[in-house]
Amino acid sequence: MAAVREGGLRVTSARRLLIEALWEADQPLSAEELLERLGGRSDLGSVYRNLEALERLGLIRHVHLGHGPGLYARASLGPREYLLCDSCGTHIAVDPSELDEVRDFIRRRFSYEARFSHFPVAGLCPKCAKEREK
Amino acid sequence: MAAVREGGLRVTSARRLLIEALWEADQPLSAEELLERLGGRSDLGSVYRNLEALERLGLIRHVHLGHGPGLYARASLGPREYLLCDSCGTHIAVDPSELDEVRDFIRRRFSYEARFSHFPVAGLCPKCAKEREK
DNA sequence: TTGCTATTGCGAGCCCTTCGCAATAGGGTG
DNA sequence: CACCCTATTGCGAAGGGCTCGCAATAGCAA
Repeated sequence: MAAVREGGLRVTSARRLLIEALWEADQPLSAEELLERLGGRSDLGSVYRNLEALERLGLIRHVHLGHGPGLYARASLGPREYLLCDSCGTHIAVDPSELDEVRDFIRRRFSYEARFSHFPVAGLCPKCAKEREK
Repeated sequence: MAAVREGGLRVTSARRLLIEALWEADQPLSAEELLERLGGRSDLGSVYRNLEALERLGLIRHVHLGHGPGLYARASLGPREYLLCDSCGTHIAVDPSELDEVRDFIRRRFSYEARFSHFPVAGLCPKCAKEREK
C-alpha cells in the first residue's frame, strides 16, 4: 500500500481489495475473475481503471494469452514469460532467462528487443504438434 | 474459384468479390477494410463467415497484430511471419525461414512448434527500444 | 472539521465478432 | 429450360471485452 501512496494514488477500499486479490493469486486473472473475488464490492469499470493505474506504477503486468480477456498478475509473480499453443489454447510459463537465446537471436537479426511477457511465444504444444503430423 | 467449388462451397457474388479483394491486396486487411473494398455489396456478417470458410479451406490466413481487429490475407501472400512492436504497434513481416533458428531452439527446449504467422513475435522495435534506454 | 479533488459505482457506448432468421440465389436434376 | 433443394445472404440483435461520462462519495492534507 505504501507503494500505491508513493505513486500518488489514494488507498481506497476498492483499490485495497483489488490488490489483495492480485497478491493472493498464484496465476494471472482476468478483470472479471478479479471482480468475483471482490465479492461485488467494486465494479468492472473501477477494476479496469485500477488495473491500469497499478500497471503504470509497475506493480502489476498483464498478458494476452490468445483470444480471451487480458490476464493480470502482480509483477513479482514469476515465472513470467509465456509459450502459448494457438491450437488448443493451453500455455506454459517460463523464466525469462530461458528465452535469452531467442532474444539474442532476434536482436542480432532484426534489432528487435523481444519480450514474451505481454504477448506470448505462439505455436503448437507437443500434443497438438503431434496431431498435426498425421 | 475452382478451389472454392472443390471445397464444397458455392461461388456466390459476395464470395467472389471478397476473394478478388483479398487477391488484389498486397498486405493483410481487416474485415472492415475488405467490406469497404466491396463497395457495400455485402455485409460484415457475411464477410466474417466467408473469411472463416476460406480459412478452413486453407486459401487465406489471419494474423493478430496487437489489439486491433484480425487481419486477413491470401495464404500465398509472402513473407508471412511477423515481428510486432508492442509499444508503438508497428510490425515487420519476414520470411518464415528467417525464424528457423528460433523455431529450432524452442523445439529443442520446450517441444513447442513455434509459429509466428497467427500471433507475431512481440517486443520493441529498434526505435522504441532506444527510447526505453533513457 | 473542513474542503479539495481523486475515485467510485453506474449506465451508456464502442469495437470486434457471432448468431438467428426469413428471403434469396447457386447449381445439380430431370 | 424449369424446378427444387439448401447453402448463403443481408439484416438486425446480441455477446464479449473494454472505455467513458457523470454525479455522488470518500481519502487525506491543512
